[in-house]
Amino acid sequence: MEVPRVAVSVDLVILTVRESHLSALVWRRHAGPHRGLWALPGGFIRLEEDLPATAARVLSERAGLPDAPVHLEQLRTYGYPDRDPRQRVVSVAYLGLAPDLPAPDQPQMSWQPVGGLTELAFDHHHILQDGVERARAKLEYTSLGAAFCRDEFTVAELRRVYEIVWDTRLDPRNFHRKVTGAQRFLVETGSMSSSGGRPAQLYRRGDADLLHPPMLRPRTRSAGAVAPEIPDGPAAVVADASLLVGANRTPVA
Amino acid sequence: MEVPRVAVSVDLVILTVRESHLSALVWRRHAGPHRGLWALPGGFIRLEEDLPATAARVLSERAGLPDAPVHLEQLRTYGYPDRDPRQRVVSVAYLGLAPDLPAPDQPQMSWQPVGGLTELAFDHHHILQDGVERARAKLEYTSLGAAFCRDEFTVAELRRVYEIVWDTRLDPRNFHRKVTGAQRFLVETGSMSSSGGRPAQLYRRGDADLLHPPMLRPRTRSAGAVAPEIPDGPAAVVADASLLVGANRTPVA
DNA sequence: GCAAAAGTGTTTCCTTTACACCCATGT
DNA sequence: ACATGGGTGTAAAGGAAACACTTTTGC
Repeated sequence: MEVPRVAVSVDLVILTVRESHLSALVWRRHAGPHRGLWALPGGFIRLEEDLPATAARVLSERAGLPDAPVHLEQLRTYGYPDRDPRQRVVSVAYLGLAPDLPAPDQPQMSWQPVGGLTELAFDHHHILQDGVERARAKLEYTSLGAAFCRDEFTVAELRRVYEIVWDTRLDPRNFHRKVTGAQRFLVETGSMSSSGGRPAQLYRRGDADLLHPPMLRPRTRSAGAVAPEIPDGPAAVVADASLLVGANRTPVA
Repeated sequence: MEVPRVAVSVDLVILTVRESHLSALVWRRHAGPHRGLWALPGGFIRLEEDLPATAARVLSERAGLPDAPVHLEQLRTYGYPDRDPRQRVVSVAYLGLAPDLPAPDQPQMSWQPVGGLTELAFDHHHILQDGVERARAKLEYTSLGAAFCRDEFTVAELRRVYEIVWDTRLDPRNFHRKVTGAQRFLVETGSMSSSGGRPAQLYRRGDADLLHPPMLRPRTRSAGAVAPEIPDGPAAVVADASLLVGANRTPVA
């Protein structure tokens, strides 16, 4: 039996918090399909290369962040046949969380607030949305918020990360108690930061991954996220929305 | 530049709760590499086929569950170069949650308790572990536990699903209050089920996806602690027989 | 002194937990 | 009657939310 072979790429959703906006690393296409639109950095896997290795290479060579402390994790895989009009490409997306970095080495790369990225090449808007939602969800029950901060940071800086990513306000006092009380989330450095008011204690990331109990984001807004229509197969319910996201229940035949 | 093309497959981790065990659908390899070992059902994508469509097709044709109400969602993608010694295969794994179904159409397929599946072909053990952990996590903050139940079920049946998947004991009274109190998680059917004691209200799945606030699994037990024994369900043979009758109905044309 | 931001204390509310107790059926 | 499992009531413990208040800097 003939086994179809397709191109496999890795696309990156690199998020950071800068200038009060959650922003993603994108580049402007100057050729090919979707010319003139923003696109996520990506690249094809090599034959002897693992997927995480491809992601690291794309981050370094294509995105222009060779030595940046970016937390990378697999997001999900997109394989709709016509997502690239030139050829079939199955793309494994990785999510990266980065602190507010200096400009990338690649000059065509730029940070753009995710709110303004409404039209992207291919299905990159969908991928970006999934990445943003994953990031929002992970702040709830992991210590990954600190991945958006520099090596040393204050509780207030961490809180602003949460506020910007979740687009909500958090009580500074309760937030402080929560994150400093969580086991192994933050480690005091001993030094202080001064900026306007009383100097604040500086912290580094602890070695905890999970935040228990979780810090649930306010869910006052009713479900606005509309799940994309999925052409379902024989009888199975194929819920293709990613972890934690919106309505994905379809009645079974 | 030459773009490498590789085979892309979809592998399924289909989980169910039967006979007091969390079990996965596997088949015994009779040829090729890892001959004699259990393997997950899988298949290669077709050129014009979406990934969810491939998953549904593999579930139907290869796993032998054509009309089963299986909740399918993408799990993650595995692409280590040597994971298949014959050729490079990038595999997109899907997780499926199924009620206690009649035997699959494919006779070589069988349900095996996940605890006994220590040695699997290729990297399928790793995939299975990821699937089990995803299922465990999703019971905490989604209403997916009901995907392990038949169309109509009692609160006690749902509780046994949680107990078996999490390998822990839950207070029946508090569990009852929690799940019946959650918005749109369960919908009363009006009918009752009788089995030994006072008849229980029957429920169907509601349209809620998220369980808020979540039901966090007990995290107090240390890793080596002896798991509390979970007694077998009531008259498992009878319950399975009635399930068989209900589930064997011919699909409506 | 005053503004601004950091951090603590305290009260209220809500959820979870633990468990006593009653309910409805089969034998 | 009694065993069995279904379901409610209730009080205690713990965390979250709201907010008064103190601390420590810059100007």
